[in-house]
Amino acid sequence: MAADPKAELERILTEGVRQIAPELVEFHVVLEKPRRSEHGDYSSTAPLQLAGTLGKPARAIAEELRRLTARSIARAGVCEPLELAGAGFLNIRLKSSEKQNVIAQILRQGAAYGGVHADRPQKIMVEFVSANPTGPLHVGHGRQAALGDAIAALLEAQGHEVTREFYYNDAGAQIHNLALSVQARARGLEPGAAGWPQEGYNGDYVQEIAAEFLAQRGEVEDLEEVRRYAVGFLRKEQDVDLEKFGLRFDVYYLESSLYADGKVEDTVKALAASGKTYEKEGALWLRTTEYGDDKDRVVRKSDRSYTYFVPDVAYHVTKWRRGFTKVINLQGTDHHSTVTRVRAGLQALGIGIPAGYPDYVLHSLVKVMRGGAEVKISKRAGSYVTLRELIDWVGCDAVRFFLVSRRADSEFVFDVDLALARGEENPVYYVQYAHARVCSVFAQWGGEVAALSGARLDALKGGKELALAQRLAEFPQLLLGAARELAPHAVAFYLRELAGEFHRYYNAERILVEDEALRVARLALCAAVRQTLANGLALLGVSAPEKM
RNA sequence: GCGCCCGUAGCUCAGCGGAUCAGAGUAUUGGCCUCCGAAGCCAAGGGUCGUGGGUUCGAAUCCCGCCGGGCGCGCCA
Repeated sequence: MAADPKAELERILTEGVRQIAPELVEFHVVLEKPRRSEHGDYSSTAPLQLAGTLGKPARAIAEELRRLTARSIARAGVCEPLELAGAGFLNIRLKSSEKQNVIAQILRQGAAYGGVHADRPQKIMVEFVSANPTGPLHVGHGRQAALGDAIAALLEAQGHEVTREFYYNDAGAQIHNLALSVQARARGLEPGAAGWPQEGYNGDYVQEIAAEFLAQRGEVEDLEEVRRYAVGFLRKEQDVDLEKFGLRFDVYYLESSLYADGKVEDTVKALAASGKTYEKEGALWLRTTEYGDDKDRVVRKSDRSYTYFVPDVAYHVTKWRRGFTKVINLQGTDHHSTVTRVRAGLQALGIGIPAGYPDYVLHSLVKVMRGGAEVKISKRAGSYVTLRELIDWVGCDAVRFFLVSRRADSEFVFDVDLALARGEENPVYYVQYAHARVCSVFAQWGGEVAALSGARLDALKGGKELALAQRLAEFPQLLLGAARELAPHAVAFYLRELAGEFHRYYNAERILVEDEALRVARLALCAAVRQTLANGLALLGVSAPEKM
């Protein structure tokens, strides 16, 4: 059996095209998966694509291609003879044995099924969440957490070495405002009162921090002490949330360390030395417009302090110097203007960093609906749904699956009432239920599941079970695409489809039948379904329960 | 005004390196448990894929204009 029948068939067909038209060296046949099963497991539109350039009818090309490849196809032994259809489609039906083999392969590979060993593993960093320690994590952070963790997992499954990193902006003006806010609260002021800081944080959590601070006998007039306490408090809070979300970072990187280590200073010097800067109105500017930016950017303000852009560049230099050849940053679309800027800064340094470095995944902000009205998300206003609340309401699995089940750049509406009132409608239950159902069948059966990996499978001949096996076979390709596109939502959609395919099969056929050969074969199929579901859910950070 | 992103079924959204691409879930309606979990399954209705052009044998998919929405456009982060 071929390791990958699809790739084998594509190779054979491409070779066939080469015989028809030797001049088309760039042409590669790519098989597609037809929507309708009558059209086979794979199909090729190569004849239609070639009809124009070759000046021949598509059907004639298809006929010729079929004739030329017939022998190779037969020798490969993975599919039935090619079928001609429609205007010039070539439809391919895999042999049952080929589909059955997938099951054995899955059971052999277990948790590793779907992934690959990269020929050239890359050292990749995914930076995400990176919330300022100025307040609790909200649903927007949740979306980023779910997306980032899943993307990291997808890349790991492709054999790469992935580091999950969290960057704390703990050195800027926001932190200062937080300290002032806590101090004001500690002095008994309310938001909006005379003496309340102009850019202060109004959330209730500020009051909590102030109360704790006073209880610890903190010195209210020592702003630096207040600052340290508040930041420590909120970082601890965020850690609790992240743990509750089942998320672990490998590295927590502090912006303040960039100042302490002199890296910010070094970056400014390097930028100045690059010849890409100039003085204007008392400030130092970088010609980012030379790298596609709308306007040049200030590096050093007229008050001699630096804009946030500088530590940002310094930070990304460390990513490069730490050996990350590929870096993926997750950010809200509200920060998309930083993309060009950061890249421009890195290019201006001229230290060999590639032009597209780093990659970005931008996600839209999450809109939270509750009671038919939108809940505004705003740290400043202090009125927003926190990640912790959401997890408490609908559970970690549902939050994870839900937040990752849509394209990052599509606006996301999280209907809290729906999630609250009718949790079982959540798609995650549908997928988890399929997994639990298989477990239940095994419990009923009472046999040794591990022994199924050597089971004979030729009894699996039904259309539904072969379709199910074929669906399982798609998993590795699906993961490849999802990793390439940095699009974990594809995994969520796949899992729903797989679960649906299984539920339909389960409803139509009995697993634990009298006939032993058929029973064991079907159990093996179920085991493969369970394994694939579990592997996919694991990538999304969602549990695969045995009972629900 | 400029830049980026997005307009697909009542609602929430997939599909967007063109063809076998008009889809899923949900909601509505009607069926299925003496049978391995009904948190499931089956069936029906519902969209000229925002709009007008262009490229192509063929466009939801690629290009341009327009309309509508989101986000940016600071010596804030």
